[in-house]
Formats: sequence, structure tokens, C-alpha cells
Amino acid sequence: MNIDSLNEKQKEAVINYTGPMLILAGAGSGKTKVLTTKVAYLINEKNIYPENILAITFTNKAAKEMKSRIYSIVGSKAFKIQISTFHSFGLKIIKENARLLGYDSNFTILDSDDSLSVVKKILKEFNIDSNKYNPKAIRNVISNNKNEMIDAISFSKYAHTDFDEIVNKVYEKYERNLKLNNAIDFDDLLILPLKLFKEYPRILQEYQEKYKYVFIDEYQDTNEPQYILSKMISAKYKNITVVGDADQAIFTWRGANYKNILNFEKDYPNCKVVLLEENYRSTKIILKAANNVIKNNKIRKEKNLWTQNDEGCKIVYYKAFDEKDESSYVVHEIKRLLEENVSPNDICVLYRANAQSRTVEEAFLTSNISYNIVGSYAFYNRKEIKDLIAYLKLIYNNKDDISLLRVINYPKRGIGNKSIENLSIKADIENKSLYEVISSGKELQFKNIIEDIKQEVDKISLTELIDLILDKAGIKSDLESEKTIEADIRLENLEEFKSITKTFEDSEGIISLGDFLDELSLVSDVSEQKDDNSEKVTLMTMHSVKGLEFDYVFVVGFEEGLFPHVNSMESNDELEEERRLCYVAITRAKKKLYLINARSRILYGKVSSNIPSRFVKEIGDDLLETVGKKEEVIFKNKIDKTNMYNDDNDLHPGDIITHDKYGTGVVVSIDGVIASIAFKKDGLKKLMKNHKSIKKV
DNA sequence: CGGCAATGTGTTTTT
DNA sequence: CACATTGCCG
Repeated sequence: MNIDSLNEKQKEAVINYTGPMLILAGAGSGKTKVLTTKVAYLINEKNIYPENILAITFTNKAAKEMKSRIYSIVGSKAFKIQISTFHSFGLKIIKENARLLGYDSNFTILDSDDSLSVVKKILKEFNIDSNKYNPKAIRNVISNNKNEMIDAISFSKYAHTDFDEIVNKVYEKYERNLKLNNAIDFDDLLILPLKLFKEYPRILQEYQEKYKYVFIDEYQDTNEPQYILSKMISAKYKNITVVGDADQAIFTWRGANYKNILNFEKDYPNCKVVLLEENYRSTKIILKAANNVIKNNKIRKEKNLWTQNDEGCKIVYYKAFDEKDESSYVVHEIKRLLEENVSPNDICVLYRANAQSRTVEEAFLTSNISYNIVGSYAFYNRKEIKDLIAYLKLIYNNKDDISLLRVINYPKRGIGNKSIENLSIKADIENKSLYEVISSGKELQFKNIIEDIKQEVDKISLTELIDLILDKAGIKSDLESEKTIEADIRLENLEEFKSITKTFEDSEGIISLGDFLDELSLVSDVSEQKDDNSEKVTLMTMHSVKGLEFDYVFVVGFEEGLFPHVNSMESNDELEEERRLCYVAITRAKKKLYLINARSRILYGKVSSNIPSRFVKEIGDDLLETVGKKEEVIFKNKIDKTNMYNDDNDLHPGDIITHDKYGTGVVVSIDGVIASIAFKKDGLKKLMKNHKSIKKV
């Protein structure tokens, strides 16, 4: 195996393959390369079995990327390596030991919305006024406690205030309810494995034997349970390599503790430390800008990231008039790049909050630039999709009260509050789930529908199962009988969901309901579930872009209040995290960086004006090329809207249209200027409502 | 019980 | 602004 393309430090990191190692890898210093090479080196050169290797990444996307890179070196052996996020790995362990942990193998994973529902339900049962005690706040405290591994009993010792007392009560009931529902929440994915290992040391030993070589990426963003899990699993052989960069710690708000990386040398006194300080990614100017920003952080270890790369061009700073002007500029500039034969895949647009994607998306649609929004949960948040998933979850795990409550009276079956209250009381007394205590009335009819569907589960495919549910539960007939545009849209969305399961089945073969539900809870991003190889500009948050790189990076909303975000400006700690986030964003760029802000923009329905982000000043004038107002006027005129647009196509959902490129389609929904249209050939697409290429039939 | 209208409420980042 | 929840009436 050839490792000549590595520098001396990188080689050192690869060749020293036993014992604990800390790799402090600055942005763009080739840490992914080192990590993948080291794993491949173990397999190809040291004859380590791939199944003895565990590699933990921060996102599912990173896991996928790593798999394919290792595959390209070692071939199909790569499939035997356990490469996943902490959460997926936790799930695997829980699955393998469900009964020991007191769960049936078909347990349900609750997302944070589900957790909130549980909290709300408990508050109601306790007659606690949810206006006085915010359910979200309570859920967050519970989650924080779980992550610090403080259980309800221990928490009672800390409970001093009125609020704490309430939380304590709810926390205790919450945990009991989950158990009763054979359900685990997101925090449990990390905590239950630890519990297992503590109670059954022999099982821990088995895992230690299995995973003799452990790799943890983004170590600065590990939280307490993740930290302990890493430590436990590698305790026997101590072949643990961790990689990270404290300057890129951006998840402390989620309980991550960047001190874990600072303390690694204390945890493993004989560990090897490798510093990767040469940056191969960015231009000198981009790197300088990043360094200028991050050096303003007080709580920080000084480091020297350098590059042999070219000076590069200055960072473009555009002060837009408003958010529309901001996106027009982005579009204008991207169009120019595309004309220079830059691939859309090499461009990304970053923002602080997901809500900011909307205006950018509109501008992209206007100018026919294909794009992909990463982390768009909008689809799975639609009512009809959630309802369908609730049916699937209930069929898989009857004890799932949250799902049952969601669908027991959908479509309307005449089961109202009174009946549900009675069921709840009965369930509480008998210490059973709602489903189990159903024995009469309309509720029983519902139960029978579920039982009937259950009979078929193992005989049919997932896509067929969905059809069966839509049919037997009466969802389809209910929506069809409504004869409203709304209902038609819902039906379309359900079809879209089926196309996701279909793609899934086509690529993975027969997939069980359980596996599919797991996938849904761990990968809640539609774009990750569709394979699409066409070239696209990527839109995502600065948090999601972590670990990735692009030739051209646009950062929008570079304003005080948006970035740094208002809610993160109260303490210095929060502000320093925003600064690290800025550091991450800047260092994603290889060739050219664009920073854009708007003098005024509409926020939460109100016009507001923000001053430029403090990070502009920190970067420094000499690295910036401020694009003036004059040029803005010029490019605005360049986009000749009158040629491409009708005044008003007067499109409405349900209309049948033809499109010059995509052919016949039906309008599914209109959202402002964006029309969602389902085409016969190409499926659902978002287009500008008034585009000339759309004609009503 | 179901439907509708009025009122209120919160608006960051993600596995 | 967008939504979720509440309260009232048929």
C-alpha cells in the first residue's frame, strides 16, 4: 500500500497503529485522508480483520463518505467495518441486547417532537399548567440531565426550585412511560449501552474483543456519554485514535464538551500526539481570515495553521440592500461561475438558520439553478406523513402510545377526548399501554384494523404495506371524499413518500419495517434517502457543513443578530462558539469566499435592520474586497425578468399544466411565488409560479 | 364529538 | 408571520 502521498506528520499518524493516539488536525489538514488511510493500512498491511474496526463519525453523511473512501482502497472488506455515528452504533448495541435492557426487540425510537408530546401528556395528567411551566423547557432539562447521566432519583437531590420539583416529577413519569411504551428516546441511544456495560461487564468484554481498533472523528464534539462509551469500548486494548480540533467545537449547546479533546493526554498519559498544521485546502487569504477571526477567542490553545497554497483572491464582501438583493447577488455570481465552467457541485451557500434557505431557494428557482437543500425536515413534518409514520410505528410496536394517540381518531372514528381519557385511566391503573387495554367500542374496531394489517406485514413489501394502511385505515377514502385541493396535496405527498420507500427497496432489496423505521429516525433528511447524481449547488447551515469542503463558498446573513445569532450573544461562551462556527464556515472554502449581508430584511414578518456582523471587522479590511452599490445596480438589470416571466400565470393547486421541458404535470401547491408541480415523467418539482415555460392547459 | 374562529405564542444550531 | 392551542357552538 502506498502512503507516499502523505506528509511526515500524516505518515506518523498512520504507521503508529497501536496504542492511544490524539490527532490534532486543523481545518483542511487532511484528517479524513489520514483516518481512511490508517484504517486501510490496518487491513492491507497489518492484516487486521475489518470486523475488528470501529469508526465513529459525527454525521451519517460523513460515515457514508468514509465508507466509500475506504472501499476505494481495500475493496469489499470495507463493508465489514463498523462505520457509523455514535447514535447508530448505540442503536446497534441496544438491538443486540434489547432483552437484557428490559425492552422488547421491536422498541420504538422517539424523536424530540415525540418526547415533547410525552411531556405534554404527563403535564396534563398531573394537572400542571403548561403556560406556567413550559413543556419544551422541561423536556430540555430532562434531556440535559440524561446526557449528564443524572437519573430522576439523583435529580431530586438537585431540585431546589419550584420548577425543579415539577421537572423531577415529570422526569420520573417520563421514564416510566417510555419503558411502558417499549420506547427509547434519542438520549437513550447513548445512555443504554453504558448502562448495559456497567451491569454486564462480560458483555462489555465481548465488545472490547470485537472492536480492537477504535477511531473517533470530531472528538471535540463528543458529549459525556459518547466520551465514556469511547473510553469503555477501547479500555482493554487501548487502540484508540481520536481526531479533532478544539477550534471547531460547535455543539456545546447540545452537551458536547470540547475539554474531552484537551484532556485526552491526561486520560492516556502514554498517548502519541500528532499535530497536523499544514492546510492543503484553502488559499492563504482564506486561511488568514479564519485565523484572524478565531484568535479573538480567549478560551483557546494557540496554534499555527499554515499553507503552501497560493495567496488567492480577496474575500468578496457584498452589502446588499435587503434579503432579496442578497439572494440576487448570490445567484448572479453563481451564474457567472457556472459560465466559467465551474461545477455546481463545487459551490455551496451557507446560513446560520434553516429559515434563511427560503429566499435563496426562491432566487435559485427564478434562475433555474439546480440546488439541493441539506437538512430539510419540512417533508417529514407534514401532517399526513407524520400520520402515516405513526401507523407504521404502531403496527411495529403496539405499545407506542404516542403513535396510537396520533392516529386512533384519524381518520375520524368518533373516538373523542372522553374515550381516550377513560383508556388512559385504565392503562394507568393496570400499568399497561393504551393499546393493550382496549377492549370495547369504536376503539376495538380500530384495534382490529391494526391487527388485520399486522397479519400481512411479513407477507408484503414496505410499499405495499403503505398502500394497505392507506386503504384499510380509511385514509385514502377519507382524503378522496374531501374533494378539496388540500386533500389532493396530501394524497400527492403520500405518493411521494411511497416513492421514497420504493427507491429504498430498489436499492437495498427487501427491507423490514423495523429497519425502515430505524433509518427514518436516524436519518431524517430526505435528500440522503434519494440517490440523485445530478450536479447541484448545495444549500445548508454552517453546522451541517462541518467536515465538508467546496471551491466556492457563499455565507449569507452575515449580520449581528443573525450571525452571531441574537440568542447566542448573552455570554462570552456562546459568543466564542459563534466565532468557532464562523471559523468552520470560512475554512470550508478552497478557492473563494463570499460574505453577504443585508441592510434590512424581513424577520418574523417584520422589517428589521441589522448592522454587519462583528466577524467582518475581525477578518480585517485588507483581506476584503467590498463590492459596491454600483455594481449591484448593474447586475440587477442583467437579470431580465420580463423575458422569462408572465405577469401572473394564475396557477392554482389542481391545475393541469404543460412545461416546455418536463411535459404535463399537475399543480400540487402554491407557496408564495413557488409552485410545486407533480410531473408525469419527473415527479414532484418546485418551479417559479409565473415562469414562461409553464402553460395552463 | 366535530368544526370553526379567535387568540396566543414563539421564532438557532442536530444526532 | 405561521403555527398551535383554546374555546365556543351546532
